[in-house]
Amino acid sequence: MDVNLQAHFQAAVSVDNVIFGFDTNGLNVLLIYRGAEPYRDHWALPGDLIDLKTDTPDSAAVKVLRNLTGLEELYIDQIRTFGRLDRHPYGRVFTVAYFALIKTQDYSVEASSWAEQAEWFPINELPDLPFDHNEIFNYAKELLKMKIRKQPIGFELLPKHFTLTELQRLYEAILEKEFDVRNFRKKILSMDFITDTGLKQHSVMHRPAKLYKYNSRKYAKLMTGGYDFDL
Amino acid sequence: MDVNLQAHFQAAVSVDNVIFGFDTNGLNVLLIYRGAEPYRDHWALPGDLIDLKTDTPDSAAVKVLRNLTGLEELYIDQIRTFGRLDRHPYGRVFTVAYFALIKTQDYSVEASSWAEQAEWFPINELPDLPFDHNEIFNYAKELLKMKIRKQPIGFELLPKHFTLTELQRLYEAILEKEFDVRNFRKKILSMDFITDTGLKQHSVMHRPAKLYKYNSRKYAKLMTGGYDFDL
DNA sequence: TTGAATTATTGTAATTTTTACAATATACTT
DNA sequence: AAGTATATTGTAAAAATTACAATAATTCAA
Repeated sequence: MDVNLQAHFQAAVSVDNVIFGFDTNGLNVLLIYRGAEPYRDHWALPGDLIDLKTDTPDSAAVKVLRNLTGLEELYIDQIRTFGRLDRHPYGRVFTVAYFALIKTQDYSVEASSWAEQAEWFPINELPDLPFDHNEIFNYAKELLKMKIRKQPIGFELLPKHFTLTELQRLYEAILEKEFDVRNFRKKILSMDFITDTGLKQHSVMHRPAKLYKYNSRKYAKLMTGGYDFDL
Repeated sequence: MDVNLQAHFQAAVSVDNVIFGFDTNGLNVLLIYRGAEPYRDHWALPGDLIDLKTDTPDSAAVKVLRNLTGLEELYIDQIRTFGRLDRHPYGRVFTVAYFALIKTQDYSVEASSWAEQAEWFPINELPDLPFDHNEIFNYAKELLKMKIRKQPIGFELLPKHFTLTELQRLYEAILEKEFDVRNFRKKILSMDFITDTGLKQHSVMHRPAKLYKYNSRKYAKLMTGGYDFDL
């Protein structure tokens, strides 16, 4: 390898995940408390340098996520790459940002080797983040807004069985606007990929709501016919 | 820097541009004939390694584009990053793909130092491309379809003054479907950010068409009101 | 058992948007 | 003046969206 080429092979590449979760308090993001330099003892997006011998950006992002949640079946998608010259104190590090959605109820988040703590933060109460993580987070939030209107990804944030009210609250939290109850239900049900499970809530001190589930097969079938999801 | 870190700082990062142009033959992509290894004497997407001392992915992509076209005011946007282990024969090279739209009529494309030739290829007649450029191109094509329906980017591909028929042909070429003449015009004009220049075609052997222009100010004003462009 | 509290569920009329469809207009050419 | 070629325009039917409020089902407390 000539000297000219060598000057190029001196970059590192990392992944950073913006992991969204939803509960009765609204939309949250998972942050870790960094146990290692740089920015030790700061809350940051969970991320790691890519192992150049073994990993692609995608596989590295999945690993980070698996370390934190223990689960593999997650919705994850690339956001974009950030590469400001001075974004990392140790040298030239490009970072490929990812965006993940998890069902908060289904499993608990655990700290890992490089994360002393892991904690959910409401999206409007984030601490100031190191590197360019504020920028990455803001970009991810906009992307989530865009995506949720065009793809049925909301279900990734809800438990398997959910009420229509929960679904509406989710859409309202993400899109930061309110929907009319009747029109929202009409539209969602007319799309025909949510099915009634026949079950109901119980032990609630009001009329119990029906429980629905998302039917990805029906959605896939619709999509092959050029259907255009749009809320 | 400890040895553990050193293992990470051995990657290179490149940019690759998918540059779309439109003319009477339809939609085209700009390819270069590589004058240097690897893949010397192959047609490929124009791209280059990022200079780690001076460039971000965005600035590197603009440079590549400027070298080829001589122009700066171009529509350019990041697509995503590709990082297969074996995508580059010289080592671990991640590439950040970009997507650009240019007005073919406005200037001519010139070969540059690292590109012996530069040429437009109709999107359905591309040669087989090296690296993972086939994958990148296909991804870009899908993205263009998505974007054109949601943002008024079509105008970036047309001359300043254009006819409604030209605009319709552009949408039809990208979306690979046909529109009804009356409904297309009704919809486009109702959006109210295309204005009649008062000019007409001339020297055509049929009824001359009115020339319109895109009004980005009106579009911007609409957008602040939460307007939803959708064709 | 009854009523109070709380949230879930449902329909309809008015408006707007989308769709399907074909006749006439304007310039140039011969 | 007639022929050629593309540009331009309207309307009725259907579908989708919007605005709006009364009734239903469960738990809890009296």
